[in-house]
Amino acid sequence: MDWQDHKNYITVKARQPFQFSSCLNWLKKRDKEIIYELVNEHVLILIPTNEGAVLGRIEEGSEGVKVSFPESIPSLRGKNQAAQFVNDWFDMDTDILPFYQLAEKDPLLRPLVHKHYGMRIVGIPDLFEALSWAVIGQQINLTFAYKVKRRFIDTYGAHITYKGTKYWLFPRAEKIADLDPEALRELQFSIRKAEYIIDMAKMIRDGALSKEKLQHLDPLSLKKELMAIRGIGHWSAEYVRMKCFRHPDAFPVADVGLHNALKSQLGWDRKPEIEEIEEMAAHLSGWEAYAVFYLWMSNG
DNA sequence: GGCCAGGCTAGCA
DNA sequence: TGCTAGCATGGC
Repeated sequence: MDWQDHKNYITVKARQPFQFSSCLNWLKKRDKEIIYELVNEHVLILIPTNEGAVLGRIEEGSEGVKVSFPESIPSLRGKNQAAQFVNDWFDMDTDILPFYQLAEKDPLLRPLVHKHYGMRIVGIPDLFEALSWAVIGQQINLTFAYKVKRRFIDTYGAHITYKGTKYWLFPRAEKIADLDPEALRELQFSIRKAEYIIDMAKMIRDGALSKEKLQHLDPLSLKKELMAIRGIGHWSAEYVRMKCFRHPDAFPVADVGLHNALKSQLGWDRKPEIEEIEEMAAHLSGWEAYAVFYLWMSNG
């Protein structure tokens, strides 16, 4: 990570090619999201640090992004954590040139990487949030999923108010661990999903599960560990590998959004089969996550 | 009203 | 290992 302090703001440099505006276009599509707020060409988000949450305002910067702190300026240590958060959120360290070289030879991806040049996989740095969001999103439409997520955050997340707008942190595992599943049912979680999420919260609170512990595992071991968690199947494990652990080879091949994107991009009147998708992706080995992300971006 | 939604578990062969 | 019924809860 490459960042610099400028007193009341910091800059974080990305490995090129990187285009903040392309990442912003991704965020703009998630208009039901409540973790961040988009204003013109910048994004406001509450960033967790060891010294408490700090409001960050992220915008285009030279070879990366500029992060300012409208509400209160953190210490140097806090700034470092904010820089890390942003660096992680936009996957700024990854060298995506190899992916672009492969995509150039792919008739489906070529126009997408040109149109969204410099876009990175916008991630979910927090493990509990990534796991919870995967579970919430399982087998329900995204509109409803965002509704449930909003209720969850409204009810159990912390927030600050700045200029009349509330900025939220995703609920902490410690706060969810002791809940009764019925409490989440009231927010329209299914009873099963409520159990899964509370169980995961318990594992995290008790230290049995943490990002730090899993971070150094190879892809296969990581997937195995994730799938050992009740409620996490193939799709969720790959999703979390992609959005939280930043493995570029993560491949949620069963994803409905991917199927819809392929159907539309191929001009087919049916969705592709899993085997067909795997064949199509064979030449993208190692970069499946980026291919999926750019295809998601093509969904209206 | 019926099909679909960014699937998973448990049970069975 | 591989298949599938049953689940759970709205959106459109």
